[in-house]
Amino acid sequence: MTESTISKAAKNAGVGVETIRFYERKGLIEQPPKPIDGGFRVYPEETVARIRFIRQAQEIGFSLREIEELLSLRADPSADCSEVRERAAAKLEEVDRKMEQLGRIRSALDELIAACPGRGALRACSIMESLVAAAGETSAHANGGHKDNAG
Amino acid sequence: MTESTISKAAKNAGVGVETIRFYERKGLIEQPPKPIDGGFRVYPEETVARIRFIRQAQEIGFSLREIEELLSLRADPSADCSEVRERAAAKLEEVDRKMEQLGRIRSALDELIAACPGRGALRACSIMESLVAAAGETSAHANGGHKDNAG
DNA sequence: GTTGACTCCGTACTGTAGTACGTAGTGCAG
DNA sequence: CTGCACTACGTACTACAGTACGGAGTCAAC
Repeated sequence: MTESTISKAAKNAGVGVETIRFYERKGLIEQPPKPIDGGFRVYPEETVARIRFIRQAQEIGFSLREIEELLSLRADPSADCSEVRERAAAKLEEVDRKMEQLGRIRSALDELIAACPGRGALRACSIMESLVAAAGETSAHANGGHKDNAG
Repeated sequence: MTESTISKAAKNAGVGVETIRFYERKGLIEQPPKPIDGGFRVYPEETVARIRFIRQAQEIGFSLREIEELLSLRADPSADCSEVRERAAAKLEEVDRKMEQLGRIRSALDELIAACPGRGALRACSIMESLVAAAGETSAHANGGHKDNAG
């Protein structure tokens, strides 16, 4: 069985025991019932997966409140779910905005790495300059001035 | 001139005045010097751009400490910058991990929206189910069982 | 030359997301 | 049946990221 005590579940999800309890209190995950015949609560694999999702969603900048919103999205095939669809679409837009910014930072890092000696000699020396360079790299390409900011 | 007082800078960057001061204390942005002839500090457009970057980096899950690391990456074309390159490469990997997770959530949201009545009838009713469906949508495609979880 | 909006600066407070701790209960090994 | 590790649960504490506040200074208008 893929069921475990809280410490095993925590280990499998990559969090601490206290974090699981915290998520239970917040209502992000369901607290398994205490077995009627006594003993310890038993955590299903489903809950572990949910915790992993929570952590990964956090890594990309969603707060627990937003993650709760994500997790509460349910498309009931037998009901009108225009509201669910709307909320999902809104989240989708948010995700796309994040992707764009992530892409910009990615380009800037690429640019920065390329600016190191022994490789293409570009004008960007910092992330902020690289962002500009990456943004305008399709249009502007000739730039003689190299900002020399002593710090 | 694209220089302004702190409240104008705050407005342009989309943050509060107190946030700017907080970033100054943290060393994330430079505090402009007090004019020698008295008066208020003057904030250049550069700083405003930097604050915007900070906010956007935060939105995709970077902490202020990590953002400081990003901002401190400088490729000095006249020096050995293998260390800078290493750090940039590490950040790049982080960014790519974020992108993957963002992509997974994106697919799941797509799936969820498609599961609404009037559109393709899929099996996924929640984000967690959609994640599985999106992950395995290249291989598995025939699934009769529809989990009916009463809530 | 006073009023009002804004700056400057330090300190205090708030919300989020855990993390630690103390006490009592449980389960298994020896 | 006695340790010992682990569970359960409540409360307290912490780090991070602001946000609010109070008092003194400054600028521009009236």
